Amino acid sequence: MTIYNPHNLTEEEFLQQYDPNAFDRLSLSIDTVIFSINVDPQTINYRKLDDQKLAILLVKRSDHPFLGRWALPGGFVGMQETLDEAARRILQNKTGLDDLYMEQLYTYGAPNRDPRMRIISCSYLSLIDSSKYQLHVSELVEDSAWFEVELIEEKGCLRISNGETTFLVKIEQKSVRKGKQIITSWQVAAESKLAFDHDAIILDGLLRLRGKIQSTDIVFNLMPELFSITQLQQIYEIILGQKLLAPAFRRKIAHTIVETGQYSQDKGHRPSQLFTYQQR
Amino acid sequence: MTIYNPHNLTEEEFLQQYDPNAFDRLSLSIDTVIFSINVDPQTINYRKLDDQKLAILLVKRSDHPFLGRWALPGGFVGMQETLDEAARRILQNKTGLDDLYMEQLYTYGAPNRDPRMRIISCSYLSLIDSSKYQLHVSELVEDSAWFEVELIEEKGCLRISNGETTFLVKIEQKSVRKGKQIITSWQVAAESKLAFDHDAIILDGLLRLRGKIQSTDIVFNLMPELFSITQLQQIYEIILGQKLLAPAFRRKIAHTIVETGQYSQDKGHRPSQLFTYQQR
DNA sequence: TTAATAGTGTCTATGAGACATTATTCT
DNA sequence: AGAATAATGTCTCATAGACACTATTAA
Repeated sequence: MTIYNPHNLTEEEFLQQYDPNAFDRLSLSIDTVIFSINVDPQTINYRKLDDQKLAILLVKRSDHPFLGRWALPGGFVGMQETLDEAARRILQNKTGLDDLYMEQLYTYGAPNRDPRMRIISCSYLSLIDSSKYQLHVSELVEDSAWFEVELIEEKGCLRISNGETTFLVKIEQKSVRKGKQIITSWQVAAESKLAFDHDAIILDGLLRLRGKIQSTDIVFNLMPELFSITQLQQIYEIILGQKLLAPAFRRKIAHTIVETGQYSQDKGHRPSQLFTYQQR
Repeated sequence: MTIYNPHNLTEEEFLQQYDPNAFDRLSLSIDTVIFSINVDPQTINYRKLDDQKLAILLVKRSDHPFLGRWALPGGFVGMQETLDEAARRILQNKTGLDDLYMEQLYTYGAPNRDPRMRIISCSYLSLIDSSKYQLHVSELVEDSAWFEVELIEEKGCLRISNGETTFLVKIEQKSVRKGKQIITSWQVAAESKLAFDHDAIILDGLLRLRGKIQSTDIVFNLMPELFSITQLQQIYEIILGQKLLAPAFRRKIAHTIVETGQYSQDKGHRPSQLFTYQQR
């Protein structure tokens, strides 16, 4: 059965005369917030536990706009790719790894977020096991580096630092009316020295991560194969931005991990048993 | 200080020679899942409680592609609008209301999801108080209608019906490896008679709503000013797809509502006290 | 022994699940 | 009285918070 539209065209005829340029067109990029856990080699002390930090991968822009500024790894979506495929390709390029945890985060589309033209950014959140990336990232020519990220609520500040360069992104709790409710959330309050609106994307990524580690198992994508419970607890504490009580923490995660019988070594204190993740 | 890129151009020079058509371009549309609560006027019985249903607003397509099929209300994003502004404009057009609850849902970008060209759909979730829309929607010329939505897990089916037309969207629980985890979620399993991939968007919207009513107050955007606790409980039950126990439910929501002293009337049973939402 | 961390025990308070009971209205 | 729903009481069980305590290693 052939269907005609109000201009008496069949679908085939319609598609033939359709002019893709009749409507405004724009570009679509993917930007990826890649989280990992870093240990500063300078602070390693065999008497103490490693000082773990949440880290993100940034790349230095080598062309206009924002030349020389740090940005999230990203790229344009190819015409034959799905969004997930584009995100996976970009991750593979930057980290050399292929089966990372990855989820779509949010889509940013302010008209002037890019000075070249209207570019929409579909952002992705990715998590990478700290024991794996070192091999790959350093091989890449591109100027990329891991930056520690910390949300300091008291100071209204998102601190992003790699030792050499530090960004202090001013943030504030904004209340927005949404229908009958007033919803309060952290927002970037002032322009920072990062490229584009990437400071806002990083903040949203961190908040998504914070929300999801409470209700899912995604932390284990940040962990090496073997880890101690205290190590895991510290990562929760970094991401949540608050201290947790050990017994309660143990009870909560007990069902997601299994004993290995192996123990940590070469530390100036009681060794801890190493566990591994096991999905329920 | 002027910065030069590898081709020795300043940012101003770079932007002047930048050809927006050098990269693939595409279009961006917004599609909105507008939820509300419907009561079928035919089943009203003064001895019984209203039979409430979760409903979404669909519009019948008046042109190719998918001419004559039902689709989510949507439209293209204007060049000077943010995504939120475009979503708000579309909502205002379809419902006549301006301050609805609205949040970005997910962005869909499969290369062939639209036969015209590459069109990315950024979807929004919106909630509308059932006592308000009736005034407006019927005034609109466009062929739009409220469809009941129900996720029937046992049958692996998403039922979307307005009495005349019923869509039975086949769904299945798919397990996907994401990094170290296997994540299982409902996915559309077979093509349905809805336009584009809108069946998948509706499913994702319903699942988002299901997740969010457990941890936030968004249900109240679906409620009229005054409601009984049982009425509220039934809406939770519809959205969650399971029965709840009344005493536990009361305890859970007690802190979000306040007594009004008013009571329901003209019913063939004990009247219920009417409550109203109060944000903590 | 001491520093540092690992790991356990247990009391209490809170909240969820389950079921039973009482209350109120209209026909 | 009987149908229908509203609203409360209460027992149990599971979990979360808080704190104290014991264990183990290397220097």
